[in-house]
Amino acid sequence: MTQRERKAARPFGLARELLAWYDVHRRRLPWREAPSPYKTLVSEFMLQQTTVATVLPYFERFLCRFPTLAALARAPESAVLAAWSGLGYYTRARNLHRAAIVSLRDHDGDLPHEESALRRLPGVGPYTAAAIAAIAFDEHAFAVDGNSARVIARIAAIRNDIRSPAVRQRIKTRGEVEVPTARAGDFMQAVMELGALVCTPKNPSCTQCPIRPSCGAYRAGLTASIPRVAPKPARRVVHVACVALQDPATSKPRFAVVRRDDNELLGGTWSLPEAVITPGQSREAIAHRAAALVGLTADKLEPIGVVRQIFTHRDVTAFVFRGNLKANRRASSNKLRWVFPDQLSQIAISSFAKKTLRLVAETPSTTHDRRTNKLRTNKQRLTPRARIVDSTTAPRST
DNA sequence: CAAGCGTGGAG
DNA sequence: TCTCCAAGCTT
Repeated sequence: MTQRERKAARPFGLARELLAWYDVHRRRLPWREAPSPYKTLVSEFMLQQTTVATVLPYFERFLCRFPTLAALARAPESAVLAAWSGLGYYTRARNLHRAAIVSLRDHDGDLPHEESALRRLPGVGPYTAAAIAAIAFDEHAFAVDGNSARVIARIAAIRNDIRSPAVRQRIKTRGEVEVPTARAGDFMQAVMELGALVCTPKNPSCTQCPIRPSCGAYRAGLTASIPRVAPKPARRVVHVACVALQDPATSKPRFAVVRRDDNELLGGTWSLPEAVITPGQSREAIAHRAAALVGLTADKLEPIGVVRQIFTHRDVTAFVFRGNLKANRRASSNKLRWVFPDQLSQIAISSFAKKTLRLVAETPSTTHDRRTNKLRTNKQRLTPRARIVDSTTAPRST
């Protein structure tokens, strides 16, 4: 270690500057107002791989719906998933619910204070355990997330791939050196806040940075190339057919939705029955198969549009069909239920499924419209973000 | 340990 | 439209 590096690594130097900066520049966020361990728990789960702006409305609603750890533990899982609808990564919701139950049972209705004990809760990994320990209980812990990792990587001029486990560990060790004995939680939030507001991935505002004198990347002129991130694998393209089966027995249209398995994509949420389209098979045949897979039969299917959804590792195009359920073939189980489009807020439903169901609800039926003997072009105004395009005409005509 | 797991905003 | 990626965890 050179003299200069030793000076940069000296404890308390970074913390003092960061805390002073944080006291002035911290954002007012709902989990920072009248903070509590429970608010920290919920916010940390929601913030996993999710931006603050996205979380805000979910956090407020969630705390109204489940005001305490005990209230959350008492609630049925389906209610927790419903409150999570649209937020993504749905195992987080189930794990949060389980973590509340376990805490109530094994920790006397409280959260454990220590990083190692927190780590054993479902859905609590290395980051969340350290974050809760520090933020909720002022324990001496350093949480490595995207922000804090970037800050430390620049401070210490670490040039290796920031996402590799070995580098994450090195960053954690390096960060722990800087944790002050007082205000450990504020320090942790200060590091992440700096990463979010100043030490950003692109075009960091080094002139505004309170710890610029300690930054190895800045000294070396490497803030643009540190941290280095390895390229991620390409998304796979998938085409599916999904089918909206209308119950002919009800005057108001309602449709069959199925519950996806916990361990698959969008696990625990409800969506239209679907099946993957393989080369050489017609979309309509696949749509019939999607119905058959859940024990239902359509008497006739019509294409009503296309929904595209980009996931982290998958690019899904869904061809949506609609038809009437064939008489005498109505089934029901804990994996299948019938919903009216206006009831969707009460069940767990992904953004993807919501798009398909909105398409179904907003597309007029052809059965009453036989005279124009052609397929309706779905050009009506839909929510822009829905990215719903017609299956038979050029896309993006809105 | 690599791969699977959502969504939306910014550029 | 496309890329990047955001307070990661699990298997």
